[in-house]
Amino acid sequence: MPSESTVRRPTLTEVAALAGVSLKTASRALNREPNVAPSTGRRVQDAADSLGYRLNGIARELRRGATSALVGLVSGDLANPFYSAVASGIERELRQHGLLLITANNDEDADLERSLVDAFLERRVRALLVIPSGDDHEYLAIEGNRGVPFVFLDRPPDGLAADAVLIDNAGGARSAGEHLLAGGHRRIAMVADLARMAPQRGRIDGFVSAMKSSGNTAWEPYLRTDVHDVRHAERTVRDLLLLETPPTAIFTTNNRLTTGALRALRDVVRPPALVGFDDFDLADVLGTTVVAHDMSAIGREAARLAYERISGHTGPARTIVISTSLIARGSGERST
Amino acid sequence: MPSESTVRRPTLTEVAALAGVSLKTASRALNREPNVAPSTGRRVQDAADSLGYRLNGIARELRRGATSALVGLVSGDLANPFYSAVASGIERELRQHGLLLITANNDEDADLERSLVDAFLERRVRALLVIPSGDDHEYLAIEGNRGVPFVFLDRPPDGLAADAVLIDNAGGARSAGEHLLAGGHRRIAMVADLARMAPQRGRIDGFVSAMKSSGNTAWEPYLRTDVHDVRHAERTVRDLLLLETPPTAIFTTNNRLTTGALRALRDVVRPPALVGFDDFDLADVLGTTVVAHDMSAIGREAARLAYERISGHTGPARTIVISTSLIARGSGERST
DNA sequence: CGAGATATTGACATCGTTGTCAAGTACGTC
DNA sequence: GACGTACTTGACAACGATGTCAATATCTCG
Repeated sequence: MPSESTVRRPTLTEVAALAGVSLKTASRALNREPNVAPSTGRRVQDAADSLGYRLNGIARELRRGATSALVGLVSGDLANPFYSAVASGIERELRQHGLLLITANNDEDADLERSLVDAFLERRVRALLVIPSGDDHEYLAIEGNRGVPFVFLDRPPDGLAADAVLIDNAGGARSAGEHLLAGGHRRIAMVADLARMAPQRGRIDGFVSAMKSSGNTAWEPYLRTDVHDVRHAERTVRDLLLLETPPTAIFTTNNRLTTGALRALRDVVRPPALVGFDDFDLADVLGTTVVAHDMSAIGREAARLAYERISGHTGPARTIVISTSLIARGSGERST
Repeated sequence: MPSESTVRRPTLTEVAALAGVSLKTASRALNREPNVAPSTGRRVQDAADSLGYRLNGIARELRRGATSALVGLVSGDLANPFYSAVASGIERELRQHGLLLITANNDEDADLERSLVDAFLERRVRALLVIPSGDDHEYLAIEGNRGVPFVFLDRPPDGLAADAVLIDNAGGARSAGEHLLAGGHRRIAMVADLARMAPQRGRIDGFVSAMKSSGNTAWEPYLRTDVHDVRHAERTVRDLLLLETPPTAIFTTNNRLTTGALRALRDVVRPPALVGFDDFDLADVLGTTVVAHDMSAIGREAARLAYERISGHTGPARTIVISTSLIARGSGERST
């Protein structure tokens, strides 16, 4: 067996030559265009098969209008189930329209994000979906007018008008607050992520508004923000429990923080009540009460919006808000 | 503000015209090639900025050799944490080399997988990483010789020689079996996924060999294979517990099945011991003993192998085996 | 049998960029 | 002042496909 390791790919010209027809006829035959004599078609097909010909999508795209069948997604690390659930929803929807998904991880770094967006735009993606890390998206405004649809996920665009799919953060957090209040809790801790990020601000606001409406102020000493990872959350919750008068309930504002809290509470004899924002695998087994929302729907809806723009839809920017629902599983119903 | 919604992107020719230089000079200037007069460079840059010019990567790729900066990954649904952890590892590694990742979900369907591979190859990906669903990969053999490196993840290639990154399935399963035997268990159930899939076969074989070596045969009535989803696993485990002489321990052979088992065991008063293959989030909180392995390392190593091939490495197909380690967290140490 | 319609084929330009090669300009040196 | 060298620039072809248009070949019908 000859070991021709790296063989150049045959071009259509070579296929045509082998079949004894012109380049254009070979093109027509392989694209199954009408008006190709059956015998010619067969000859071309055979030639292509025997050479192992495969169409060069790059050349085709250039000729057809310099725009690819790719849609880009810039998000955080796919190892985070939130991002991967969203990505999964996007991919599923795109596939129905013959589009492929390119993903890139911004590592929560605004500069990296920008350069990834650049890379995607150079690759002429048909649309760009972003779960932005940076705050300022104004640099995208020029692009938005250049025919590349943008869709923002989870975080609203700032500095430009663009489609967005958001979660009802304030509503979800309010329901968590109200749920705990209804359970008789007053000293309710809130452990939140970076307050500069819009979703977190929404959740903080929603929770605070629930407290305000009820006239409760006992929660105030227990607000912890800018808790950014699992370890930090675990430490924060431990510290809360060590206070002279510890909180009787805790609200964590995303899946990572909930994980940290669960670790901290693992061996606590009389753990405080816990409600977490974002549902997660095995929350049912753990009996963790959460504010759930449909993550794959976020991706699906975003992909749908993008596809509509790709298909020519024009019109003002739209915002879809995904609703939340509180799922009581026990941890949020522990009494004071 | 004029609302020119879909404006054609300016080309390099237009930039050159505006700057009053030739096409080639504009190209040189924007690519920061040497020997461009500083004043010319500035003029071109200004022209590009004012037009909002962005290089057309498709045209560049065509000219430079008709191969993209993309690497394709065909896997199962990213909503499964195993796949997303692997994808995350791949993406991280690729980024270091300026490569982007395109992902596609084969939905565990061999035909779909094949057409996705086709789509990727047409797009001239530089390498193709596959967590294959189908059994027969012979159709890829031709491609492998055509300069597109393939790397198989989690499942070995069948019908062609290609790089692969595998998990030590047999070893991991054997250690699970031995661990349970050492704990005094004899009636050990194994709940396995589709036996036709190589990783599952490896895990079954490893477990069985551990049993054989110990001379134990009491496990035999408790083998359950072809359990393919969470619900099915939950049902299977419930059924096992209802047997006249139920097993005293259970070994589940992947993360989904472990989830199902945990659901089934949730309210059981004296649950059997449980060891699961694949580590998972919150296994520590749940106290679940698992056979762990580094999922992101699987992706990282696969991307590394692919990158070496892209960079010109030739030579026989390599196989990397990722080792496993049993992490005792309580569930596997419950006594008989 | 000839005119007109239709089916089949091919030559050539083109998409937007970069590589090649050659021409023009400026500069320092003897 | 002539000349070699280095720098700067541009004309043109090329990547591999498809669209346009025109040229044949074949068929239909009176």
